[in-house]
Amino acid sequence: MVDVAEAAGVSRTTASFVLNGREAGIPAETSQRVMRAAHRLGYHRNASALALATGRTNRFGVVLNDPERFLTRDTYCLNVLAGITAGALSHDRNLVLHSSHYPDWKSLYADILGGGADGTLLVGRSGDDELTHALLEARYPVVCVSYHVDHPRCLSVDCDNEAGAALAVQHLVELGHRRIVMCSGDYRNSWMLERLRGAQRAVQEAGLAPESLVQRDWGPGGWPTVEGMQNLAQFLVGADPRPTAAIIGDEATALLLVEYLPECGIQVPDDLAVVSFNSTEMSVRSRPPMTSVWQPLQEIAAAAVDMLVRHIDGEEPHEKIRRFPARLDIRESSGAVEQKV
Amino acid sequence: MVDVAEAAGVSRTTASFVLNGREAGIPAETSQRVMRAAHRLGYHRNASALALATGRTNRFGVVLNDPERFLTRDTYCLNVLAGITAGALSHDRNLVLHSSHYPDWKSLYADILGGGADGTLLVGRSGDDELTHALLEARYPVVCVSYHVDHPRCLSVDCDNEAGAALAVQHLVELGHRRIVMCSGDYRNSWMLERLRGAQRAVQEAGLAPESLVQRDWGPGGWPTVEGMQNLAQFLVGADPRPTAAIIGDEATALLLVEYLPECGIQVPDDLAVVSFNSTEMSVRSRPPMTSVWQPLQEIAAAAVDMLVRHIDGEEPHEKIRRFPARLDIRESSGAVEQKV
DNA sequence: TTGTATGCGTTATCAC
DNA sequence: GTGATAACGCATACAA
Repeated sequence: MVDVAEAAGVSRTTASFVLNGREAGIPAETSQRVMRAAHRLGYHRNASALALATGRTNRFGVVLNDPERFLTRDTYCLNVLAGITAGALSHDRNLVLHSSHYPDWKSLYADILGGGADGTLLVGRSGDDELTHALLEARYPVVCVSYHVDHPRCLSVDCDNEAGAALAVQHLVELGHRRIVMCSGDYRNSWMLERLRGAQRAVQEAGLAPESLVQRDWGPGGWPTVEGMQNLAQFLVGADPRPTAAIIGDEATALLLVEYLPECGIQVPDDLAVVSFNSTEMSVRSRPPMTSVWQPLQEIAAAAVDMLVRHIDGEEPHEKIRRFPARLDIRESSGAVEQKV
Repeated sequence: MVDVAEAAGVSRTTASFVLNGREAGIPAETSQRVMRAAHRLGYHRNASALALATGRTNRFGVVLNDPERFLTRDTYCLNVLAGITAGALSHDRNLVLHSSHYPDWKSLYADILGGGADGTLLVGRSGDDELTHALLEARYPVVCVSYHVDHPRCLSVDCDNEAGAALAVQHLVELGHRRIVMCSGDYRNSWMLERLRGAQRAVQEAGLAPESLVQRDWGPGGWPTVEGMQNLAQFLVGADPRPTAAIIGDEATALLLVEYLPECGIQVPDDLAVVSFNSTEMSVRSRPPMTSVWQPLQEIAAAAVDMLVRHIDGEEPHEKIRRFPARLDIRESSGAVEQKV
């Protein structure tokens, strides 16, 4: 910048003012000269120096969860990322994407704190996530996407999981199902618990016995895995009475299940109606197309960016957790039980 | 850091040495004291200050192309991103993801130059991309992924598009096809031209007339669009003689085409064999599953990171363009023409 | 209106 | 071995 100032024959301050658009009280002629010099010299402000001087980087971080899924198939991440990049641009911020492959949360923690961002978006982590708690304790600006943790400073954005699960159950009950298995896993995760609550409420409101809802988890870890999916299939094969419907919280796993079940002699939707969550491209392209609880992922992500930016700016949040409505996309995998009956 | 130094009762320099692991010639006792003080005070080095002092941010940027596709469906981006994040972590670098939604390339250009990264990965842009050329002209460190431009300083990583297209043609010719339509679009794009060359070579080597390869483009813009896809379908309906096979460079568009063609009375693969590129999850889940030219996207992306890091470090590259082999994944969409004949 | 001086947190070059 | 001191590039309060 000093070169620009020299070339334009002014002081650094003047150049700084012009370059920042604070041209109040600066002759248009001078301003022009500075601008031309800057352009001629190919000047671009040094982000690090600016960050050091102002204390703000105009960048925020993003931590995407679940490396394995992120690697290949899940369009959940893509949708969230699309919403985040759009939000970043609208706030004129850059985005630091942290790899999901860190060996442990502490190295990620150190990277975030020293990573040169003003705050970070945490996506889809678990309710007892140590990283989230540590960041919150350090008073580092954070917003949780698609989950929340039990901490007084926790800000988050999510869909209305409870209502979404209730929609799924209502749909299945209307189709005549009286025994629904729900694979939720680890109830330390906020969304899993919320979905369970929603399903239980819907069962109750339908006047059914609580036993109509069969709870299963994914096995060790509480996260959906191929083994967990296969275990579920085996359970279904041997179950007596066998559930006639299943609610699978994870879209990718639901897809695998629907492809795997025929090998076990279970047809979808004839023998088992399946409802998943997220309703992204994966559900549309599933065979058969999958009934799924849709949530506005891009809106959620963009809202999270808004919330984070406000938080960074020191604004008091209107609400600790912002909810977006869910919707049921009915497709073939939930079937028409009436025909069967 | 000055606080840490004070708390430990040493000078800034000593603290800096300890914190950077350059503990040569520093008493273990002093070192311990510094480390403990740092931990107690929750010290984390300021990335901006470090960047300003060293002239390196340890960050590199990524520009993903094609916002619309990125938004929703294409797993190409996911795979590339997975490779990049893995590469970033292995080099202990952070990654700045630039939104794909910039209003124009100049604002992106300014953002990259001022964005506080040491270099940037450009993914899948076109051969006459102004951004690439501008960055190259400014001597800003850049590596192109999945394309390259005609510039003496251009470094890039791509698959062997020519061989890949040749594989596709050979496969189709072996199945008996003698009239193959290839939808490539804008030949300013390196990979499109390479694929055309490969296809032409394979046609020639098979002893067929050049006319056996029918060239079509996607219409205005040269990029695959829904309209372009529908135009292609209409062309196929009216063509006489009608091609019996098609090579579609874009996986997502191939998917749409395969779903759309039956509405036009064309069955895949019976009336038309279809081969696409990339062979990601999309091709696997297509109906029918799609024969596709696979490329090691994650390896390519990781190699691009390597190349960029070396470039940033000032190393002379061994090769200006690094190629990875392609492979043909044969699935149902290319069909078994023998049965038809 | 424009120039001067100082600080941001760290590294690096020196003396001590 | 350790401690001052000068950059790094920019913003800003203050003086002129």
